[in-house]
Amino acid sequence: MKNEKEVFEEYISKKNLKFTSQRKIILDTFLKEEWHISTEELYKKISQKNPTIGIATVYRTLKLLMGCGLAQERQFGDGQTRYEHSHEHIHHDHIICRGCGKIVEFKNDDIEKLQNEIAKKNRFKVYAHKLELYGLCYDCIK
Amino acid sequence: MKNEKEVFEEYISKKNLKFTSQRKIILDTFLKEEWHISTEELYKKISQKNPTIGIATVYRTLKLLMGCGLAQERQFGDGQTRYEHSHEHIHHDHIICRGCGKIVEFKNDDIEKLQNEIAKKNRFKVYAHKLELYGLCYDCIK
DNA sequence: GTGTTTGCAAATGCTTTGCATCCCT
DNA sequence: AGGGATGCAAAGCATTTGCAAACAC
Repeated sequence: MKNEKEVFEEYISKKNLKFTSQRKIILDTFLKEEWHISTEELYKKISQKNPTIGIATVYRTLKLLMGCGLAQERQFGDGQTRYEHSHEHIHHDHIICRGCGKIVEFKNDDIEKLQNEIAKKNRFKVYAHKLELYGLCYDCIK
Repeated sequence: MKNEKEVFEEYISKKNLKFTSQRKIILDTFLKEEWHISTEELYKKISQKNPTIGIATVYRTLKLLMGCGLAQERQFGDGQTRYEHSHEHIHHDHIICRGCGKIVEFKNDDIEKLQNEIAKKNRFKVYAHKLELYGLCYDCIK
């Protein structure tokens, strides 16, 4: 299976785009992140080592990463779009605590099977999904 | 079971807020809507009959409606927050076509049961959820 | 009467875009 | 060489906020 960099390079060349040093740095930094990251946060991390890269480039590159399936958008209701990388990663969903904002990840194969059935029933071909549970964690109930 | 207006009035008085004519109009217009509506769209509908109501009031009132559980936020990735009313309505989820933007609603009890199990396992009390499937509808695959 | 709400406009915050310059290929 | 990419600043949106006047209770 192709690794993330290869996936990106293939996508880039197929679209006659260019594999610039900025895109490489953004991809690398993004892949190091093991958690949902906002554009702003990613930009700050990148700035520490590469202060010349502009946030517009980060925005633009994240769009590309979504285009080739390496990144997925999430919105948890704080007004910022967050991204997580999806290639070769086990897909997971989220439980979000409305009390303290804690986010727990989970995965459930049965739900995914049911989703595919539903898609078939509605004559859709489904490529991605988003499942979020909102509530209160044990600590916040107390 | 209390109707929507009663739920809202109770919430309003419990918080020592006021049941103004604007809030009544916004609630009524919102409840008439049988589909996810954005603040902008709701504002436009309201403006037709009540041109003096400002969009800020619509924003503020929708926040209140969320607070008492009458409205639920959804984001389908078009940069606008959309709302649907939830009281006494059967909860449903969405399949979204990335081709034409079509949104189909569905409901599946088995998935909801699984969600509750997951919540319990993670020691969460879940009050709401959001499930969205993204893909292509039959027409767009062709 | 008094504290809340409203409409307006200005402000905010995230994201996108125009443009001259720069850099892959 | 040449078309895409970059950084910057400006522009664009959706949403929020400050404030004086208006209103509900």
